[in-house]
Amino acid sequence: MSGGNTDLKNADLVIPKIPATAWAVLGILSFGRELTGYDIKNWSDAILHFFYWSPATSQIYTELHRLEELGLATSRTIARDDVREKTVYAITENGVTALQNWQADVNAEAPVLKHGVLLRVWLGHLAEPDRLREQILDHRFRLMEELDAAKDSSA
Amino acid sequence: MSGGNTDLKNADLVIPKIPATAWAVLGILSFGRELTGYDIKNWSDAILHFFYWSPATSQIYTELHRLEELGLATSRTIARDDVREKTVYAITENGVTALQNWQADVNAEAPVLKHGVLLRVWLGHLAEPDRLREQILDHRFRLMEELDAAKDSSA
DNA sequence: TCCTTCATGTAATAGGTTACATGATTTC
DNA sequence: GAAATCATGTAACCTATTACATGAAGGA
Repeated sequence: MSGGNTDLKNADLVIPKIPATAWAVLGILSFGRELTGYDIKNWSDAILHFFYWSPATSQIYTELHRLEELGLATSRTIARDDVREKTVYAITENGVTALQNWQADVNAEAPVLKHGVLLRVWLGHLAEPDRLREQILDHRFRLMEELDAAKDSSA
Repeated sequence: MSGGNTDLKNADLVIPKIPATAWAVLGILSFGRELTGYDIKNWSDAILHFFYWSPATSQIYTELHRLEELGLATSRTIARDDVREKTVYAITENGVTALQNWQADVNAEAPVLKHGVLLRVWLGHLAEPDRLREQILDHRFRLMEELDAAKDSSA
């Protein structure tokens, strides 16, 4: 603790303090493709949402602006068709470094689960058993659908 | 759809539009005990947090005020010791009805998981394998601790 | 012709955290 | 004598959602 003068082993100093959502968006960019905000929303819905929820579209644009301001991402405007344009974002070198440092940080926030169905099950003492069973089956059915959709999208 | 004039089968009309957190707090109250805001925070940390995250203390007091304003909960002041007082909350009949209606509602919000560790694993291409393994073991260790604590509290 | 996809954002509002403040009592 | 527990909130701030707005292209 009271060692030398360059005791800066800890990476905290080069990890900008931005919300986890920003890291998630930067993470999507870290796979190397140039993407529009719209693309990122679709990736979030399809993938991220399984382990880290999908932010609203407007939130994604907000995070992209933030990342660009911090120099963690860059944008450029390219043609969409003869008439219109679109803005694609890419991760920068600084972005990769920052993301790596964040990735390596042990102090990961405690996982948070917000499960409306489980919450309802926990309140099962207020429900008729048949109704509760129905709710769970309903949930199961929706999960299966989601699973199929996920399988399709990775095929 | 174009049936009779009292076509109010749907329970939506008697389910006040309050955030899920409010339902969770009311849910804790639905187990029948009179509790202080402080008590509820402890219950949240110990139980709720496994399937529905634990709100900040100040948030819990906010929700209690909201519930009382809507008549879903009542409060009364009782003695804490010779000098001080405390406010305990209880669910009302209206509260039970509302909670039952909410419980029975099929349109449960999609479950949301915010898992910082999984997010980091997903970004594994940025990490050294050993480091990543270490992170997962670390997470596992913390989970075990939590499990033990949970076992103790239910013993 | 109408709906869906692609694409980007603003404005209003709600939901939620952090920091701060206070203070008696009980336990170590 | 110090630290943890019990107990309740306010104020400042940030995070995030919803509603709204716009508009071309392409498929049904």
